[in-house]
Amino acid sequence: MTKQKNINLELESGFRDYLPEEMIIRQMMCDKIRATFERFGFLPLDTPGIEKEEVLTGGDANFSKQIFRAGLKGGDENLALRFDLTVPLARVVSLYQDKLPRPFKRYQMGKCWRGERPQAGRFREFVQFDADIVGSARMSADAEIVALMYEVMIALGLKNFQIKINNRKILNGLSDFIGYDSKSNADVLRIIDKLKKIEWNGVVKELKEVVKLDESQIDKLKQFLDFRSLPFSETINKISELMSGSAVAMEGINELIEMTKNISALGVPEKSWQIDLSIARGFGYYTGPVFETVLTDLPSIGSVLSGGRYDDLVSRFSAQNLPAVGASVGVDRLFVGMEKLGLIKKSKTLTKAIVLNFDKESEDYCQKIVTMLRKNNIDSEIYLGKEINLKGQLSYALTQEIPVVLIAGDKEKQTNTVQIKNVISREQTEISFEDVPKMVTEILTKI
RNA sequence: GUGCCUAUGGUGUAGUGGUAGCACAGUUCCCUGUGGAGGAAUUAGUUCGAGUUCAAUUCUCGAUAGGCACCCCA
Repeated sequence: MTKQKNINLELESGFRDYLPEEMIIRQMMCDKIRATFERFGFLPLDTPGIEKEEVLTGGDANFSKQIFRAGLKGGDENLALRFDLTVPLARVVSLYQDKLPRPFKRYQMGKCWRGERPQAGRFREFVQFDADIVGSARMSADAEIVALMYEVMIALGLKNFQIKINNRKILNGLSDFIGYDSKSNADVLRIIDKLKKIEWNGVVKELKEVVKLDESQIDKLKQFLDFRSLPFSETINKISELMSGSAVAMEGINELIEMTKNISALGVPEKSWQIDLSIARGFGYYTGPVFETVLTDLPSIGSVLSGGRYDDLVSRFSAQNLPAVGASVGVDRLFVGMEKLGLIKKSKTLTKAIVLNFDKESEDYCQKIVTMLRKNNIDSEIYLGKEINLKGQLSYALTQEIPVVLIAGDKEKQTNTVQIKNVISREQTEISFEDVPKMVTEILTKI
């Protein structure tokens, strides 16, 4: 038989397969995230992976460089793969204004695609898990998102994390405070946002090179950023004083005060969040509060759960301007982080019990056993491989780490019994056919 | 878009200017009842192209692909 060698089975760069061992954990994570989102009253939504390119870019040619085009040859050439779930949400709320509640709280999980060069922790296809509130300008909505972020982290079993909060309006006030052209704002924010990565010296260098700030301007910025590690009320006092000349900054400060009051009432402990004046977020659409979550034991991987307020996005599609705030879980990054921290216990299987069968005559008896287990909601399988002796079948069960092994051959069939084996304690007992679900459950509760 | 690194069976790797080795996976056979299997046989590989050389998987150059970092990240 000749083998087909002309087809390359390697995946394209930036794409990956998730094998069962990994998928079991990922799915458990997603279940927990979804349950938390629903507990906060968010509703599920799904949208196509492919959208019209002009919907995704909003007509701005700058955005199209990272977009995966998906059009058919000779037609529909304007189609492209979505790069996030927020833009499709903006489309949906604009399109179904009469059908959706206001405010609309929705969650959505889905794959997104970006045509960038992949590198560590960055893929060209990745999963986003978003929760957003559209149609509420109240700071309590922002606080709700932060509380949600906190509860998601808790639900995932994480304790050592910190939610960092800032407000874009404060940063937008920097041009007034420091005295540079507000057109440079995007550059300045982007550079400040890199503070953790390139340190203060790197920030100074880039500010001089890119924005052409002089020493005194940089000193002023340093004055501002030095407040970022102070306790909350002190930070607020200091920057209120410092930025009192900027109306927009003061607005941001007031939002921050109101929002954080709400956060406490929503039960987010003070040790879990802090103001960080260097947080800007890359996304240009943020307009107010911005949030990032870092794992305190692994700050190097960056934010695993982040978001913010984007009050102008929906106006791209609709005459009415709907304020919105939301957050997005970086499932892939979170998974990598938890794995590095040893918080993930991989399991090879979901099967709780396996029925071995090495005897043609008693196969039907084995099938009845597995059927009974399944009817009792116990995830179970019957051995379907080629090994005919018990030793071989047992080693399959052990390799797969299935906790309960049931052995039933001719002897057992005659006497209507089953050998039940607790793989972990290595105990084996003979029980009657009817007791199988009960005894399996009993072993499972012990481990 | 820029720079650096890498390329050996399906997977992971070793090694060499002259015959490419190992592990896992696969296939076939053996093993009737208890611990992460065992025994026997077997399939399968130097990314592509050019150059240097008697001889290149090995050295050089190019292409391609992948990884990493930068840029960027709506």
